[in-house]
Amino acid sequence: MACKICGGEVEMRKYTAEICEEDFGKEIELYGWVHEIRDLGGLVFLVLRDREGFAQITLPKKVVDRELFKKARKLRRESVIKVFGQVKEEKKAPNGFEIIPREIEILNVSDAPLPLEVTEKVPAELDTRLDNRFMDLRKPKIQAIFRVRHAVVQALREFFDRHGFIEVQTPKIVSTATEGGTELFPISYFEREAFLNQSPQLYKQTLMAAGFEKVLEIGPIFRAEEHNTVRHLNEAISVDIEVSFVDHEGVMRYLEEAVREVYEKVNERCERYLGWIGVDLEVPDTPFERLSYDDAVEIARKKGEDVNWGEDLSTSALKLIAEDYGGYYFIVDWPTESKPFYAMPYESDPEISKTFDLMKGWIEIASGAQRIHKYDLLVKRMRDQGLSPENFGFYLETFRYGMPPHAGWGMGLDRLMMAILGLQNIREAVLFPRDRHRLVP
RNA sequence: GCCCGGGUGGUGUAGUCCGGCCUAACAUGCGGGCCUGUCGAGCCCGCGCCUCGGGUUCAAAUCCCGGCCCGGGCGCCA
Repeated sequence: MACKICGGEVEMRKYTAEICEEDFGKEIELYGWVHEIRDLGGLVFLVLRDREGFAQITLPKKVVDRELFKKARKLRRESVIKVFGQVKEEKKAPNGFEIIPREIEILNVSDAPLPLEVTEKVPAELDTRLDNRFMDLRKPKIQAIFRVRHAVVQALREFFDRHGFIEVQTPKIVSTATEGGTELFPISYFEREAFLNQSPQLYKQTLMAAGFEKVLEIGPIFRAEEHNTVRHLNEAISVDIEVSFVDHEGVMRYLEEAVREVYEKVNERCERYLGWIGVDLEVPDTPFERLSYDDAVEIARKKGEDVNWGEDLSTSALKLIAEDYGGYYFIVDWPTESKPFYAMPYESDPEISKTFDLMKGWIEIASGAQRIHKYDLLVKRMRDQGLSPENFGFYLETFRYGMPPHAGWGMGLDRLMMAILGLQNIREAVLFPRDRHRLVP
Protein backbone atom coordinates (compact mmCIF):
# COMPACT_ATOMS: atom_id res chain seq x y z
CA MET A 1 0.00 0.00 0.00
CA ALA A 2 1.26 3.49 -0.84
CA CYS A 3 2.15 5.90 1.89
CA LYS A 4 0.09 9.09 1.95
CA ILE A 5 3.17 11.18 2.60
CA CYS A 6 6.09 9.77 0.67
CA GLY A 7 4.22 7.67 -1.88
CA GLY A 8 6.52 4.74 -1.17
CA GLU A 9 5.64 1.19 -0.28
CA VAL A 10 4.70 1.87 3.31
CA GLU A 11 1.75 0.52 5.18
CA MET A 12 -0.87 3.27 5.34
CA ARG A 13 -1.72 4.60 8.75
CA LYS A 14 -5.01 3.34 10.04
CA TYR A 15 -6.80 4.86 13.01
CA THR A 16 -8.91 2.90 15.45
CA ALA A 17 -11.99 4.85 14.36
CA GLU A 18 -11.53 3.66 10.78
CA ILE A 19 -11.86 -0.01 11.62
CA CYS A 20 -15.11 -1.34 10.18
CA GLU A 21 -16.82 -4.58 9.14
CA GLU A 22 -14.63 -4.81 6.04
CA ASP A 23 -11.65 -5.37 8.31
CA PHE A 24 -13.19 -8.32 10.17
CA GLY A 25 -10.93 -11.33 9.79
CA LYS A 26 -8.11 -9.24 8.32
CA GLU A 27 -4.80 -8.37 9.90
CA ILE A 28 -4.12 -4.72 10.58
CA GLU A 29 -1.52 -2.50 12.17
CA LEU A 30 -2.35 0.04 14.86
CA TYR A 31 -0.23 2.64 16.61
CA GLY A 32 -1.08 4.38 19.84
CA TRP A 33 -0.85 4.66 23.59
CA VAL A 34 -1.74 2.06 26.22
CA HIS A 35 -4.81 3.65 27.73
CA GLU A 36 -5.69 0.86 30.15
CA ILE A 37 -4.70 -2.67 30.99
CA ARG A 38 -7.16 -5.11 32.51
CA ASP A 39 -5.48 -8.32 33.53
CA LEU A 40 -7.97 -11.08 34.30
CA GLY A 41 -5.41 -13.83 34.71
CA GLY A 42 -6.07 -16.06 31.75
CA LEU A 43 -7.23 -13.12 29.67
CA VAL A 44 -5.72 -9.68 29.24
CA PHE A 45 -7.44 -6.66 27.76
CA LEU A 46 -5.41 -3.72 26.52
CA VAL A 47 -7.12 -0.54 25.46
CA LEU A 48 -5.12 1.17 22.74
CA ARG A 49 -5.82 4.86 22.25
CA ASP A 50 -4.94 6.86 19.18
CA ARG A 51 -5.96 10.31 17.97
CA GLU A 52 -9.37 9.18 16.84
CA GLY A 53 -10.49 6.72 19.47
CA PHE A 54 -9.94 3.39 21.14
CA ALA A 55 -9.53 -0.25 20.20
CA GLN A 56 -9.60 -3.23 22.50
CA ILE A 57 -6.65 -5.58 22.15
CA THR A 58 -7.63 -8.96 23.58
CA LEU A 59 -5.09 -11.61 24.62
CA PRO A 60 -6.58 -14.96 25.60
CA LYS A 61 -3.78 -16.96 27.22
CA LYS A 62 -4.53 -20.10 25.25
CA VAL A 63 -4.62 -18.34 21.90
CA VAL A 64 -1.75 -15.85 21.76
CA ASP A 65 1.96 -16.52 21.96
CA ARG A 66 3.20 -17.10 25.53
CA GLU A 67 5.94 -14.47 25.43
CA LEU A 68 3.53 -11.94 23.92
CA PHE A 69 1.05 -12.63 26.71
CA LYS A 70 3.68 -12.08 29.39
CA LYS A 71 4.84 -8.89 27.69
CA ALA A 72 1.33 -7.47 27.41
CA ARG A 73 0.42 -7.89 31.07
CA LYS A 74 3.62 -6.08 32.10
CA LEU A 75 2.96 -3.04 29.91
CA ARG A 76 2.62 0.29 31.64
CA ARG A 77 -0.13 2.80 30.92
CA GLU A 78 0.69 5.51 28.39
CA SER A 79 3.50 3.53 26.82
CA VAL A 80 3.57 3.84 23.04
CA ILE A 81 2.95 0.63 21.14
CA LYS A 82 2.50 -0.79 17.70
CA VAL A 83 0.07 -3.68 17.43
CA PHE A 84 -0.18 -6.09 14.57
CA GLY A 85 -3.09 -8.47 14.72
CA GLN A 86 -6.37 -9.78 13.45
CA VAL A 87 -9.62 -7.88 13.72
CA LYS A 88 -12.26 -10.17 15.18
CA GLU A 89 -15.95 -9.47 15.34
CA GLU A 90 -16.97 -9.80 18.99
CA LYS A 91 -20.28 -8.69 20.43
CA LYS A 92 -18.85 -8.63 23.95
CA ALA A 93 -16.20 -6.08 22.92
CA PRO A 94 -16.69 -2.31 22.75
CA ASN A 95 -17.65 -1.24 19.21
CA GLY A 96 -18.34 -4.90 18.35
CA PHE A 97 -14.78 -5.90 17.52
CA GLU A 98 -11.43 -6.62 19.11
CA ILE A 99 -7.87 -7.18 17.94
CA ILE A 100 -6.17 -10.52 18.59
CA PRO A 101 -2.51 -9.51 18.39
CA ARG A 102 0.25 -11.47 16.74
CA GLU A 103 2.84 -8.87 17.62
CA ILE A 104 3.10 -5.97 20.05
CA GLU A 105 6.08 -3.71 19.68
CA ILE A 106 6.86 -1.33 22.52
CA LEU A 107 8.01 1.84 20.81
CA ASN A 108 8.59 3.73 24.05
CA VAL A 109 7.80 2.92 27.65
CA SER A 110 6.11 5.42 29.94
CA ASP A 111 7.32 6.28 33.40
CA ALA A 112 5.04 5.92 36.40
CA PRO A 113 3.28 7.39 38.19
CA LEU A 114 1.70 9.67 35.60
CA PRO A 115 1.44 13.37 36.41
CA LEU A 116 -2.30 13.07 35.90
CA GLU A 117 -4.82 10.43 34.94
CA VAL A 118 -5.61 10.33 31.24
CA THR A 119 -8.51 8.00 32.05
CA GLU A 120 -10.08 10.76 34.17
CA LYS A 121 -10.92 8.38 37.00
CA VAL A 122 -9.53 11.03 39.32
CA PRO A 123 -10.13 14.63 38.29
CA ALA A 124 -7.25 17.10 38.17
CA GLU A 125 -7.35 20.83 38.77
CA LEU A 126 -6.89 23.16 35.83
CA ASP A 127 -3.55 24.33 37.16
CA THR A 128 -2.22 20.77 37.43
CA ARG A 129 -3.57 20.06 33.98
CA LEU A 130 -1.90 23.09 32.46
CA ASP A 131 1.40 22.27 34.17
CA ASN A 132 1.23 18.88 32.44
CA ARG A 133 -0.62 20.03 29.36
CA PHE A 134 0.82 17.41 26.97
CA MET A 135 -0.68 14.70 29.16
CA ASP A 136 -3.93 16.59 29.66
CA LEU A 137 -4.27 16.95 25.90
CA ARG A 138 -4.19 13.18 25.53
CA LYS A 139 -7.72 13.10 26.97
CA PRO A 140 -10.12 12.80 24.04
CA LYS A 141 -12.45 15.30 25.64
CA ILE A 142 -9.68 17.90 25.82
CA GLN A 143 -8.21 17.16 22.40
CA ALA A 144 -11.70 17.56 20.96
CA ILE A 145 -11.66 21.25 21.92
CA PHE A 146 -8.75 21.76 19.55
CA ARG A 147 -10.31 19.69 16.80
CA VAL A 148 -13.27 22.07 17.00
CA ARG A 149 -10.94 25.07 17.16
CA HIS A 150 -9.31 23.90 13.95
CA ALA A 151 -12.73 23.68 12.30
CA VAL A 152 -13.63 27.16 13.54
CA VAL A 153 -10.52 28.71 12.03
CA GLN A 154 -11.05 26.80 8.78
CA ALA A 155 -14.66 27.97 8.61
CA LEU A 156 -13.66 31.58 9.15
CA ARG A 157 -10.99 31.40 6.44
CA GLU A 158 -13.43 29.82 4.02
CA PHE A 159 -16.11 32.40 4.76
CA PHE A 160 -13.86 35.39 4.25
CA ASP A 161 -12.09 33.88 1.29
CA ARG A 162 -15.45 33.34 -0.39
CA HIS A 163 -16.31 36.99 0.26
CA GLY A 164 -13.17 38.24 -1.40
CA PHE A 165 -11.00 38.97 1.62
CA ILE A 166 -7.22 38.92 1.37
CA GLU A 167 -5.59 37.22 4.33
CA VAL A 168 -2.59 39.16 5.60
CA GLN A 169 0.05 39.06 8.31
CA THR A 170 1.13 42.31 9.93
CA PRO A 171 4.07 42.96 12.30
CA LYS A 172 3.85 41.88 15.91
CA ILE A 173 6.95 43.86 16.88
CA VAL A 174 6.12 47.55 16.81
CA SER A 175 7.88 50.77 17.72
CA THR A 176 5.49 52.68 19.95
CA ALA A 177 2.63 52.33 22.34
CA THR A 178 0.26 53.16 19.55
CA GLU A 179 -3.34 53.21 20.58
CA GLY A 180 -3.11 54.10 24.21
CA GLY A 181 -5.34 52.40 26.72
CA THR A 182 -3.84 48.99 27.23
CA GLU A 183 -0.36 48.26 28.53
CA LEU A 184 2.21 46.83 26.11
CA PHE A 185 5.02 44.37 26.66
CA PRO A 186 8.34 46.11 26.07
CA ILE A 187 11.03 44.08 24.33
CA SER A 188 14.61 44.70 23.40
CA TYR A 189 15.05 45.30 19.66
CA PHE A 190 18.80 45.56 19.10
CA GLU A 191 19.80 49.02 20.35
CA ARG A 192 16.20 50.19 20.66
CA GLU A 193 13.15 49.47 22.71
CA ALA A 194 10.17 47.97 20.93
CA PHE A 195 6.83 46.48 21.92
CA LEU A 196 4.65 43.50 21.19
CA ASN A 197 1.60 44.65 19.29
CA GLN A 198 -1.70 44.92 21.11
CA SER A 199 -3.77 44.81 17.91
CA PRO A 200 -3.30 44.89 14.14
CA GLN A 201 -5.59 47.93 14.03
CA LEU A 202 -3.23 50.52 12.58
CA TYR A 203 -1.85 48.10 9.99
CA LYS A 204 -5.28 46.96 8.87
CA GLN A 205 -6.21 50.60 8.28
CA THR A 206 -2.93 51.20 6.47
CA LEU A 207 -3.93 48.38 4.11
CA MET A 208 -7.18 50.22 3.40
CA ALA A 209 -5.02 53.14 2.29
CA ALA A 210 -3.07 50.62 0.22
CA GLY A 211 -6.23 49.71 -1.65
CA PHE A 212 -6.65 46.12 -0.42
CA GLU A 213 -10.31 46.90 0.35
CA LYS A 214 -11.01 43.73 2.33
CA VAL A 215 -8.48 42.13 4.61
CA LEU A 216 -8.49 39.33 7.15
CA GLU A 217 -5.85 38.65 9.73
CA ILE A 218 -5.81 35.83 12.25
CA GLY A 219 -2.90 36.33 14.60
CA PRO A 220 -1.64 36.89 18.10
CA ILE A 221 -2.18 40.04 20.13
CA PHE A 222 -0.41 40.90 23.37
CA ARG A 223 -1.76 42.79 26.35
CA ALA A 224 0.37 43.50 29.40
CA GLU A 225 -2.60 43.96 31.70
CA GLU A 226 -2.44 42.41 35.15
CA HIS A 227 -5.89 41.00 34.84
CA ASN A 228 -6.54 37.68 36.39
CA THR A 229 -9.90 36.42 35.23
CA VAL A 230 -11.48 33.46 33.46
CA ARG A 231 -11.83 35.48 30.25
CA HIS A 232 -8.52 37.33 29.88
CA LEU A 233 -5.14 36.24 28.58
CA ASN A 234 -1.95 38.16 27.99
CA GLU A 235 -1.49 36.48 24.64
CA ALA A 236 -4.63 35.87 22.62
CA ILE A 237 -5.55 35.13 19.03
CA SER A 238 -7.51 37.85 17.30
CA VAL A 239 -9.56 37.47 14.15
CA ASP A 240 -9.51 40.88 12.49
CA ILE A 241 -11.14 42.26 9.40
CA GLU A 242 -11.15 45.67 7.78
CA VAL A 243 -13.34 46.64 4.83
CA SER A 244 -13.38 49.73 2.63
CA PHE A 245 -16.50 51.56 1.46
CA VAL A 246 -18.79 50.18 4.16
CA ASP A 247 -19.99 51.50 7.50
CA HIS A 248 -20.20 49.73 10.84
CA GLU A 249 -23.48 48.04 9.88
CA GLY A 250 -21.71 46.53 6.87
CA VAL A 251 -19.04 44.84 8.93
CA MET A 252 -21.53 43.76 11.58
CA ARG A 253 -23.28 41.77 8.89
CA TYR A 254 -20.04 40.02 7.97
CA LEU A 255 -19.53 39.28 11.65
CA GLU A 256 -22.91 37.75 12.38
CA GLU A 257 -22.94 35.72 9.19
CA ALA A 258 -19.41 34.46 9.85
CA VAL A 259 -20.39 33.38 13.36
CA ARG A 260 -23.50 31.63 12.09
CA GLU A 261 -21.49 29.81 9.41
CA VAL A 262 -18.90 28.74 11.98
CA TYR A 263 -21.66 27.06 13.96
CA GLU A 264 -23.03 25.36 10.87
CA LYS A 265 -19.66 24.04 9.78
CA VAL A 266 -18.66 22.90 13.24
CA ASN A 267 -21.92 20.97 13.42
CA GLU A 268 -21.23 19.45 10.01
CA ARG A 269 -17.59 18.58 10.55
CA CYS A 270 -17.18 17.98 14.28
CA GLU A 271 -20.10 15.79 15.25
CA ARG A 272 -17.82 13.21 16.89
CA TYR A 273 -15.77 15.77 18.76
CA LEU A 274 -18.81 17.66 19.99
CA GLY A 275 -20.02 14.29 21.25
CA TRP A 276 -16.77 13.71 23.14
CA ILE A 277 -17.16 17.11 24.78
CA GLY A 278 -20.87 16.61 25.34
CA VAL A 279 -21.96 19.77 23.54
CA ASP A 280 -25.09 20.14 21.47
CA LEU A 281 -24.67 23.15 19.18
CA GLU A 282 -27.59 25.26 18.20
CA VAL A 283 -26.92 27.51 15.20
CA PRO A 284 -27.79 31.10 16.19
CA ASP A 285 -30.31 32.96 14.05
CA THR A 286 -29.20 36.05 12.16
CA PRO A 287 -29.42 38.98 12.22
CA PHE A 288 -28.36 39.26 15.85
CA GLU A 289 -30.32 41.73 17.92
CA ARG A 290 -28.97 45.30 18.11
CA LEU A 291 -29.22 46.78 21.58
CA SER A 292 -28.20 50.42 21.86
CA TYR A 293 -25.79 51.46 24.57
CA ASP A 294 -28.51 53.77 25.91
CA ASP A 295 -30.98 50.90 26.22
CA ALA A 296 -28.34 48.66 27.77
CA VAL A 297 -27.64 51.31 30.39
CA GLU A 298 -31.36 51.61 31.01
CA ILE A 299 -31.71 47.87 31.62
CA ALA A 300 -28.84 47.85 34.11
CA ARG A 301 -30.17 50.94 35.90
CA LYS A 302 -33.65 49.45 36.21
CA LYS A 303 -32.07 46.48 37.93
CA GLY A 304 -30.42 48.73 40.45
CA GLU A 305 -26.95 49.12 38.92
CA ASP A 306 -25.30 52.51 39.19
CA VAL A 307 -24.10 53.30 35.66
CA ASN A 308 -22.47 56.56 34.57
CA TRP A 309 -23.35 57.38 30.99
CA GLY A 310 -20.19 57.57 28.93
CA GLU A 311 -18.29 54.83 30.71
CA ASP A 312 -17.66 51.30 29.63
CA LEU A 313 -20.19 48.85 31.04
CA SER A 314 -19.00 47.10 34.19
CA THR A 315 -18.98 43.33 34.57
CA SER A 316 -21.91 43.50 36.98
CA ALA A 317 -23.92 45.68 34.56
CA LEU A 318 -23.21 43.27 31.71
CA LYS A 319 -24.32 40.34 33.85
CA LEU A 320 -27.62 42.08 34.53
CA ILE A 321 -28.11 42.78 30.82
CA ALA A 322 -27.27 39.16 30.02
CA GLU A 323 -30.20 38.04 32.15
CA ASP A 324 -32.36 39.36 29.30
CA TYR A 325 -29.91 38.65 26.47
CA GLY A 326 -28.43 35.18 26.79
CA GLY A 327 -27.33 34.52 23.22
CA TYR A 328 -25.46 36.60 20.66
CA TYR A 329 -26.36 40.28 20.42
CA PHE A 330 -24.73 43.56 19.56
CA ILE A 331 -24.44 46.55 21.86
CA VAL A 332 -24.24 49.48 19.44
CA ASP A 333 -23.73 53.25 19.40
CA TRP A 334 -21.32 53.58 22.30
CA PRO A 335 -20.33 56.97 23.74
CA THR A 336 -17.49 58.32 21.65
CA GLU A 337 -15.39 58.97 24.75
CA SER A 338 -15.51 55.30 25.79
CA LYS A 339 -14.09 54.05 22.50
CA PRO A 340 -10.67 54.39 20.81
CA PHE A 341 -9.76 57.58 18.96
CA TYR A 342 -10.26 56.04 15.51
CA ALA A 343 -13.97 55.30 16.04
CA MET A 344 -16.27 57.41 13.86
CA PRO A 345 -18.66 59.71 15.75
CA TYR A 346 -22.14 60.17 14.32
CA GLU A 347 -22.39 63.41 12.32
CA SER A 348 -25.79 64.07 13.86
CA ASP A 349 -24.66 63.40 17.44
CA PRO A 350 -20.87 63.32 17.95
CA GLU A 351 -21.34 62.20 21.57
CA ILE A 352 -22.04 58.72 20.28
CA SER A 353 -20.10 56.70 17.73
CA LYS A 354 -20.60 54.14 14.99
CA THR A 355 -19.32 51.38 17.22
CA PHE A 356 -20.44 47.97 18.36
CA ASP A 357 -19.52 45.08 20.61
CA LEU A 358 -20.60 41.55 19.82
CA MET A 359 -21.70 39.93 23.05
CA LYS A 360 -22.51 36.36 24.02
CA GLY A 361 -24.31 36.69 27.31
CA TRP A 362 -22.13 38.92 29.47
CA ILE A 363 -18.88 38.20 27.61
CA GLU A 364 -17.59 40.47 24.87
CA ILE A 365 -16.60 38.43 21.85
CA ALA A 366 -15.73 41.13 19.33
CA SER A 367 -15.69 44.85 18.97
CA GLY A 368 -15.58 47.12 15.98
CA ALA A 369 -16.53 50.38 14.36
CA GLN A 370 -16.65 52.49 11.32
CA ARG A 371 -13.28 54.25 11.40
CA ILE A 372 -12.49 57.88 10.95
CA HIS A 373 -11.01 58.34 7.47
CA LYS A 374 -10.58 62.14 7.58
CA TYR A 375 -7.17 63.37 8.65
CA ASP A 376 -8.28 66.45 10.54
CA LEU A 377 -10.97 64.70 12.53
CA LEU A 378 -8.58 61.89 13.40
CA VAL A 379 -5.97 64.32 14.73
CA LYS A 380 -8.64 66.10 16.75
CA ARG A 381 -9.85 62.85 18.27
CA MET A 382 -6.29 61.85 19.19
CA ARG A 383 -5.85 65.14 21.01
CA ASP A 384 -9.25 64.74 22.74
CA GLN A 385 -8.01 61.44 24.13
CA GLY A 386 -4.71 62.85 25.29
CA LEU A 387 -2.61 61.19 22.57
CA SER A 388 0.13 62.90 20.60
CA PRO A 389 -0.39 62.84 16.84
CA GLU A 390 3.41 63.07 16.44
CA ASN A 391 3.65 59.51 17.71
CA PHE A 392 1.52 58.24 14.86
CA GLY A 393 3.76 59.20 11.96
CA PHE A 394 3.42 56.39 9.45
CA TYR A 395 -0.22 55.82 10.33
CA LEU A 396 -1.36 59.43 10.02
CA GLU A 397 0.43 59.89 6.69
CA THR A 398 -1.86 57.30 5.12
CA PHE A 399 -4.83 59.58 5.75
CA ARG A 400 -3.44 62.38 3.64
CA TYR A 401 -3.39 60.67 0.25
CA GLY A 402 -6.75 59.11 -0.42
CA MET A 403 -7.88 56.99 2.51
CA PRO A 404 -11.25 55.41 1.68
CA PRO A 405 -14.04 55.28 4.25
CA HIS A 406 -13.80 51.96 6.04
CA ALA A 407 -14.90 49.86 8.98
CA GLY A 408 -13.74 46.73 10.75
CA TRP A 409 -13.66 44.64 13.86
CA GLY A 410 -11.52 42.36 15.96
CA MET A 411 -12.82 39.16 17.51
CA GLY A 412 -11.19 37.13 20.23
CA LEU A 413 -10.89 33.61 18.85
CA ASP A 414 -10.36 32.17 22.30
CA ARG A 415 -13.49 33.92 23.54
CA LEU A 416 -15.43 32.62 20.56
CA MET A 417 -14.31 29.11 21.49
CA MET A 418 -15.57 29.68 25.03
CA ALA A 419 -18.91 30.79 23.66
CA ILE A 420 -19.25 27.89 21.23
CA LEU A 421 -18.30 25.14 23.65
CA GLY A 422 -19.59 26.73 26.84
CA LEU A 423 -16.11 26.68 28.40
CA GLN A 424 -15.99 28.27 31.84
CA ASN A 425 -12.35 29.35 31.57
CA ILE A 426 -10.62 30.83 28.53
CA ARG A 427 -7.51 28.80 29.37
CA GLU A 428 -9.43 25.67 28.34
CA ALA A 429 -9.62 27.03 24.79
CA VAL A 430 -5.86 27.59 24.45
CA LEU A 431 -3.15 24.95 24.14
CA PHE A 432 -0.57 26.79 26.20
CA PRO A 433 -2.20 29.82 27.78
CA ARG A 434 -0.26 32.90 28.86
CA ASP A 435 -1.67 34.67 31.87
CA ARG A 436 -0.40 36.86 34.69
CA HIS A 437 1.37 33.93 36.33
CA ARG A 438 1.86 31.35 33.65
CA LEU A 439 4.77 31.46 31.23
CA VAL A 440 5.46 27.70 31.19
CA PRO A 441 4.80 25.42 29.38
C1' G B 1 -3.72 45.28 41.89
C1' C B 2 -7.93 44.69 45.72
C1' C B 3 -11.37 41.50 48.69
C1' C B 4 -12.56 36.56 50.16
C1' G B 5 -11.30 31.33 50.37
C1' G B 6 -7.49 27.64 50.08
C1' G B 7 -2.37 24.65 49.87
C1' U B 8 -2.53 17.08 53.07
C1' G B 9 0.86 10.66 48.84
C1' G B 10 1.81 11.17 41.43
C1' U B 11 -3.71 12.81 41.09
C1' G B 12 -8.40 14.19 43.66
C1' U B 13 -10.36 14.56 48.53
C1' A B 14 -11.32 13.80 54.38
C1' G B 15 -9.04 15.50 58.91
C1' U B 16 -7.90 21.86 60.72
C1' C B 17 -13.43 25.17 63.65
C1' C B 18 -12.69 22.76 69.30
C1' G B 19 -4.04 21.31 69.46
C1' G B 20 -2.92 15.37 72.18
C1' C B 21 -6.74 9.29 70.62
C1' C B 22 -2.87 11.38 63.34
C1' U B 23 2.20 5.99 64.06
C1' A B 24 -2.61 11.05 59.16
C1' A B 25 -7.87 8.37 56.41
C1' C B 26 -10.38 7.31 51.53
C1' A B 27 -10.35 6.83 46.18
C1' U B 28 -7.28 6.43 42.10
C1' G B 29 -2.24 5.14 40.98
C1' C B 30 2.25 2.25 41.57
C1' G B 31 4.80 -2.81 42.99
C1' G B 32 3.58 -8.05 44.02
C1' G B 33 -0.10 -12.16 44.10
C1' C B 34 -5.02 -14.65 42.60
C1' C B 35 -8.56 -14.73 38.66
C1' U B 36 -10.80 -16.47 30.83
C1' G B 37 -15.06 -11.56 28.90
C1' U B 38 -13.23 -7.04 31.16
C1' C B 39 -15.19 -2.21 29.46
C1' G B 40 -15.07 2.67 36.64
C1' A B 41 -13.21 -5.23 36.36
C1' G B 42 -12.98 -7.82 41.26
C1' C B 43 -10.22 -9.80 45.63
C1' C B 44 -5.55 -10.07 48.90
C1' C B 45 -0.63 -7.90 50.48
C1' G B 46 2.57 -3.77 50.15
C1' C B 47 4.42 1.59 48.63
C1' G B 48 3.72 6.70 48.84
C1' C B 49 1.62 12.86 51.65
C1' C B 50 0.78 17.44 56.05
C1' U B 51 3.51 24.48 50.80
C1' C B 52 7.96 27.18 52.95
C1' G B 53 10.08 30.22 57.04
C1' G B 54 9.35 32.07 61.89
C1' G B 55 6.42 32.13 66.49
C1' U B 56 3.02 30.25 70.68
C1' U B 57 2.78 25.55 73.50
C1' C B 58 4.70 20.14 77.55
C1' A B 59 2.56 19.03 72.56
C1' A B 60 1.08 21.92 65.91
C1' A B 61 -1.51 19.05 59.63
C1' U B 62 -4.56 21.82 63.33
C1' C B 63 -3.45 28.30 66.61
C1' C B 64 -0.62 33.25 65.22
C1' C B 65 2.71 36.20 61.68
C1' G B 66 5.20 36.49 56.98
C1' G B 67 6.62 34.50 52.02
C1' C B 68 5.40 31.62 47.77
C1' C B 69 1.58 29.27 45.01
C1' C B 70 -3.65 28.26 43.70
C1' G B 71 -9.11 29.18 43.34
C1' G B 72 -13.52 32.56 43.28
C1' G B 73 -15.21 37.61 42.77
C1' C B 74 -14.02 42.54 41.27
C1' G B 75 -10.96 46.25 39.07
C1' C B 76 -7.81 47.33 35.04
C1' C B 77 -8.65 45.86 29.79
C1' A B 78 -7.88 48.14 20.99
